[in-house]
Amino acid sequence: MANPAAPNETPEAPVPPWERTRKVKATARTPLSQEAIVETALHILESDGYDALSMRRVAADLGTGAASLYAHVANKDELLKLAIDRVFAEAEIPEPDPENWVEQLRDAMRQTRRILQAHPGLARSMLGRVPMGPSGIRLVEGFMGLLRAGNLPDKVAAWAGDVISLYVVASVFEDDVRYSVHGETSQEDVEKWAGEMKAYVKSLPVATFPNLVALADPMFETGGPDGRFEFGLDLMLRGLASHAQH
Amino acid sequence: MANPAAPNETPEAPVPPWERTRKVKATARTPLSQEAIVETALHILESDGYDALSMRRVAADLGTGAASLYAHVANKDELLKLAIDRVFAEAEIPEPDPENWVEQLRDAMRQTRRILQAHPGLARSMLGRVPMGPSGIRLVEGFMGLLRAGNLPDKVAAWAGDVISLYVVASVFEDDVRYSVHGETSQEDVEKWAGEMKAYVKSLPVATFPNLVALADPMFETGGPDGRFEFGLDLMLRGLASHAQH
DNA sequence: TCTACACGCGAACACCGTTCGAGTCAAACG
DNA sequence: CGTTTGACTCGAACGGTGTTCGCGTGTAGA
Repeated sequence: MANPAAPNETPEAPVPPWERTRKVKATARTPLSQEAIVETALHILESDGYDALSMRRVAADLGTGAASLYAHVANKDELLKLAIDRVFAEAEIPEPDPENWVEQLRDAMRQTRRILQAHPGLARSMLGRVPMGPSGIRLVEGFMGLLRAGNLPDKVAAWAGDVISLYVVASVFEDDVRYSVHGETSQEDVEKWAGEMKAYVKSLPVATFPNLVALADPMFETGGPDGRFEFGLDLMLRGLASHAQH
Repeated sequence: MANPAAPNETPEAPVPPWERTRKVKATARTPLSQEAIVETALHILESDGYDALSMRRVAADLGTGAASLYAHVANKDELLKLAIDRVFAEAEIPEPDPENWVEQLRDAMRQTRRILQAHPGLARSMLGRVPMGPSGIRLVEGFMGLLRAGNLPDKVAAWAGDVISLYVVASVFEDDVRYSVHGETSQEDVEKWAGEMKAYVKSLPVATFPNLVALADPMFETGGPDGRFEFGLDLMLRGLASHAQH
């Protein structure tokens, strides 16, 4: 079982730089590696949510102690950064089509949302941090490509990517927190909660809250799990389109 | 800010013996109340940020133990809710003017942003929670009034309030996190950080990141502390205006 | 003056992220 | 084929967190 692939006779020649860094890690039977740690963290996020993710929990799932993780990961923050970049590797941004850039951008944002939703809680650690890992930067490059296909002023294109991404992340964040706070809610629970809220708002004194009472029905129409997100996204894309140079 | 409670630094001399025997004095001072607790929490947020806010710290600043707070406040979450509602009491939404509703809405959102910024960290606990306290609901009523003045479809008005608020809160949240992570940054530090990022992006291989390299300059143009926020807000308001009925 | 009860609050519980340092074990060297 | 070496492991501990328990005290009402 002692790695048979190792060249045992060659004196010094084959020592490529990328092998050099891995050389030490290859020695151990690798019960622990950065990749395994990130994978475990993602699995915990997926199954038990953000609050369940602790260094101790990750270590326990790997059958070790928390201290062992720190040999492969600087701290929890870095672990989260790695996890974020890990999931963004799945993103696929199409070649920009100038005829269709708005819909392409819409789909790209939907895709980003779905990726984040698959691991609720990741959005929580994304806000305020620029995703600068290899996958993150590739994704941003993709966004910028789509935006540049829209014949927008440079500043509009550059800032729009930032601002729309913020909306997407915040949207997932909000949903995740709502789920966490309100228990393991299915779409059915959401409808029920919305019903209660609507009843409360309708019970408000009309004299002091005329507009809330008037809009109670549409306000608590859930519009399905994506309705509100799509509406906000559309709002920004409409605004963006109005910047397109004739 | 007339805070009746003394900070834990004990600026006052120790209680003299003749005062100590007068037990009447002790009752008159009402050392603990929900209002005082919320006030203290806001003061901590304002001066030391979100991470400094703990139940023990609030209690210490009030010269007592953490357990005592739970007689007036259910838990930290409720304390934060109360604090949010407390600051929103300052908000003043004007009478809707159908000629000018977009600018009124813009100002209302700017005002909301300024209020949240005054207590960085509050935004962090707002996401995912509907502000249903007396002040919060008054604010939402104000938003809805402005939106209804815009002659928008009911559903658009109702959802837009939600979605634009989300953007405002997320925007403050993001700034706050960036400040926290990156140290006590002044606007000058922000410019410096942006400069470093720009240099990095410009150093990327043009072949694989053509759009990032092309947009590096506008992307890291900070546009002052409000530039990006105003841009995103404008994006949503433009989109909203496009929904106005003929 | 005496009693009853609400409330202050020290101590404790179960967590958290992170650090320290002794122990281990495979690889490299002589 | 020892011996040394040093990266990796991980129990224990540190200083924090939110929250609960229950004793004791001080104040209000009788």
